[in-house]
Amino acid sequence: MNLSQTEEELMQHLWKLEKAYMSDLLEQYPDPKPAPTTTATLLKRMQEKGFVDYNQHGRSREYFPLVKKSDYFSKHVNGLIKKFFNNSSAQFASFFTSETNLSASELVELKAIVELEIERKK
Amino acid sequence: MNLSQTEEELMQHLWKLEKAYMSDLLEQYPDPKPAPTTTATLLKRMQEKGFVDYNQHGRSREYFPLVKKSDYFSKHVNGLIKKFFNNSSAQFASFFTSETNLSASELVELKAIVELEIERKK
DNA sequence: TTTTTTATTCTACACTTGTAGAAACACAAC
DNA sequence: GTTGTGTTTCTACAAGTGTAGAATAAAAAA
Repeated sequence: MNLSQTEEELMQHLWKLEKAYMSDLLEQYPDPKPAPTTTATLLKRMQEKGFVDYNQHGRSREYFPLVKKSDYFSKHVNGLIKKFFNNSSAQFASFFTSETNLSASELVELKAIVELEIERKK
Repeated sequence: MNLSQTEEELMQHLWKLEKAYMSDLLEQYPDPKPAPTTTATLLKRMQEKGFVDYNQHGRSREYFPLVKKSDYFSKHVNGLIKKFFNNSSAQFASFFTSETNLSASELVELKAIVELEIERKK
């Protein structure tokens, strides 16, 4: 099961806070904030989907993510690569590098990272 | 408006064929193929969403994409980068390079691409 | 202790998505 | 010309999504 758009947005807040009460989460939203009941509904659904859980602290709940942001993200990127590049990461990387407008310094930085990776692979 | 999962799958076929009649599209699916009415419904919705259009050729329609695959793809990646990397392509690139399991040769290839880009930027 | 605030659950409802049967049409084949 | 065959539209319906009011409970403030 996947997160929907709005659920994902809420998840981003939770990842950022690491753990949070309802009120903390609501604060994260820019005005106009959603109704608390809306957020409560989302949290409940996300819990059913296995993306969050909570600890009962006194009267209310401290929510926390059950999936790591990086894992969630990786799955997405891999999905994209599979769908659009026939599962070839290299093709993707190539496309990404030439299409995205990375600045000169960012490119240099990226080059360094790639070189480092090459070393590590040896 | 965005494409849903199944709509996107159909769109992939259309991108591949460039233009196609219903029957061509149906052929693309592995068995069990969806009912023709299902595909027809999807095409209609996709047309309403502005992703495809068609030319009436005789009794039936030759469908074609209104958005380029690369544009569609870019929008997705940019969305991901915005959501997960605070809009920093460089951060994304770095994450991508170290997390994805590119082979040694792919990395070398990527390095070449990056170098080429650096040159072009000069 | 009475009132107010806050979190949670229930219920609800419109909209989207996945899926396809029924019906209507227009050709194609006989 | 009657009978298929493929295409499209209509209708439908279950599941998922976005959104939130009503009701409840429980804690905090007065």
